[in-house]
Amino acid sequence: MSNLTLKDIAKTLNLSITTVSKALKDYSDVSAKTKERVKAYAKEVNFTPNAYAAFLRTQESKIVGVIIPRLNHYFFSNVLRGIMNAAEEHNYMVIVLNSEESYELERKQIDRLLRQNVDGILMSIADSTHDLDHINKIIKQNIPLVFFDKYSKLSDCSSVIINDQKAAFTAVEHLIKQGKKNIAHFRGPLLPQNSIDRFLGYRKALEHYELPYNKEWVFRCDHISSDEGYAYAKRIVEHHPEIDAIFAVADMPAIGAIKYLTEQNITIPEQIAVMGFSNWKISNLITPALSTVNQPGESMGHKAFELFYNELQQIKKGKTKKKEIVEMETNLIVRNST
Amino acid sequence: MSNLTLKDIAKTLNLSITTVSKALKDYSDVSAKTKERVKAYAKEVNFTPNAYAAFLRTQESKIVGVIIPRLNHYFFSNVLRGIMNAAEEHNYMVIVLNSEESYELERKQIDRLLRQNVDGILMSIADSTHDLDHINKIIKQNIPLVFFDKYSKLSDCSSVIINDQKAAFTAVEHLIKQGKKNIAHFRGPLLPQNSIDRFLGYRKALEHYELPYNKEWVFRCDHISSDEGYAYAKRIVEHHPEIDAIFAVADMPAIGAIKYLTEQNITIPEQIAVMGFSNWKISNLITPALSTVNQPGESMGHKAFELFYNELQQIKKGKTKKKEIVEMETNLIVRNST
DNA sequence: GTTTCTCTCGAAATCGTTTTCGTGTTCACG
DNA sequence: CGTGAACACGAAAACGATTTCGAGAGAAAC
Repeated sequence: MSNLTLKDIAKTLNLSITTVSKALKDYSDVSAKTKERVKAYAKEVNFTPNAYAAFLRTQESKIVGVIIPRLNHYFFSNVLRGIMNAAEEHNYMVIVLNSEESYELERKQIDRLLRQNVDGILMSIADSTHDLDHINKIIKQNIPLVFFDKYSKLSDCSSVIINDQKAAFTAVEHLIKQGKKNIAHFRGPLLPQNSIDRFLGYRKALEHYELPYNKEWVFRCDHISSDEGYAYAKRIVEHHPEIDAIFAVADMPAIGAIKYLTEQNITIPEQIAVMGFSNWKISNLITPALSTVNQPGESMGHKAFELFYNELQQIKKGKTKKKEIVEMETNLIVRNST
Repeated sequence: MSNLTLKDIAKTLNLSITTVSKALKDYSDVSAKTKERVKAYAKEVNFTPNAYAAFLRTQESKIVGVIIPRLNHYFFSNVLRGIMNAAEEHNYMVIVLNSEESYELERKQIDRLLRQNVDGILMSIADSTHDLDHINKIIKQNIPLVFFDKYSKLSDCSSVIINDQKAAFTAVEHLIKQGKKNIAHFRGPLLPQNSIDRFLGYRKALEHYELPYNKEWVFRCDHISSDEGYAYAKRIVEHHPEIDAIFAVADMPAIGAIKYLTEQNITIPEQIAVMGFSNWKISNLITPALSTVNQPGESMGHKAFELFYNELQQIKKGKTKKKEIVEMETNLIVRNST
């Protein structure tokens, strides 16, 4: 039936609740014999302590909250998998919430997690987040907060990130080495750090190789969607015949561009080369396969959980938490689109 | 700082804990004036009751567990979104677990959810699940269980499903109406009901239109992956030149097939038409765009939560739960691959 | 024989909320 | 003036685990 309690076990074994509890937790003031007896019986009836009652005393929920901007993005679901695997290793549960890239929703989700007394929060900041009151609320309550992928330079938190600027530089460099001269950029929204950094990497590469930078060759993808990529590719073909390569902030816009170019029988990469970012599964399935930058989503998630866990241990020991920023390695994946 | 408690509020308002609690819950034996006073103050200090303490009395965790076979599948992440939206409407939290299509993991995840005292479980059965002891364990504990997408005919639970057989029939029928005569099928694994039903729909369509059925034209995709589709397309081209259409159990194998066929310069759909199933986002981004069957993931998730919630209300009233099977509408999406 | 340890074990308080069952006050009515 | 209901509020017992503090029994030391 329903779960047994310490009281039930104590009654059948003719012991006190205290002794049973202590036996299961290997307290030193319980005899070896009693420990054996209790543990054997507990295993027999498959006893598991009530998590809620335990929380009331220990104030540890053994739950972490995760806030993800978009659930159905391949990269984020990989991160999530990494988090879940790490959580399982430490006997933690994961509550997942979706901000849909919305600032209001993000605030709301954080409130819900705090209400649930999670032991920590792992999150990737929404594109539209423009102030940090809700973030600071977490920090003030002294519960560990770890950013992954999209972080804020303004708050003092551990983060698992990639070097977007460097990765973008390498990607554009690769286009240049293929002989491309006039490289357009599909940039992301204005606020997110990674969108800014990828744009900066693009500019630095142009600068470094003394290629022209043209404001009109930069197109903003606010929703990082394939539709935007499709529309901008059309605009490029119709109004900017000089452009011979596109570096996109993410795979989706790049794929949209490829779709349009293919429909127009424009050869890729000969006439226009296309480079994405993130290495979605889909990018290897289209024709031509998309060159892109690989981000190790699963290990980022795993690492993010580890950072949280370590920080929690520090806090329990009364030490001040020290922030830690982990930069994961990315690698260029060259396929047929460049 | 940390969250306030009823006790804190009672002290500052010179009331008892009881009265504060009752005022917040609109009990009739608290005067209107007091209610106002309590509610105003509670809002001012942003009081939220401790979920764990509440659970201890009410035995309601306000959490549902969701077990999904694969997190990074587009369809499932849509379902998840639907579940989360519905959960939010009823002030519920969602714990998401991943079975990775593994029977052992599925058992483990269920144990963890039961230990966490979730109010209900929503799940899609893993492909490799071959017995139902763990499922029956949930039912015995009398906590609501709802299946979505992949369900078991053997257990007496509410489910949100589609009519796979009918949908598959319609898809194959469409191929036939395009003039295709020798239609191959990429079927899914042996156990899952939906894989069986789609296969049966395929056979029924052939039968109905008096077309040949050939065992050798059925290829089993155990991992429902693009790689399998790629390999089978190759085998078809090399050994079965008579085949002029493929109906795949899911979009992924179909996309793999398209990739191979495109590489071989085989025209789609003229030489070989390809039909998928599920309507992944990606299916509209490849060239040629994939014809497929659309499953309304988000509303399936929403509905699944509603079924759980209704069942819970029934149980609270002491009524026996009645199972309910909801069949969602699918629709054929015709694109350029057929 | 008395004192002092060491070993085991339990009683009881605690976490914060919910809910049952009283208790005291006020007012209306006979 | 006494009785009853109607109204507002509180005391206290749960829920189940954790943990502090002691208490009893036996052994060792003087």
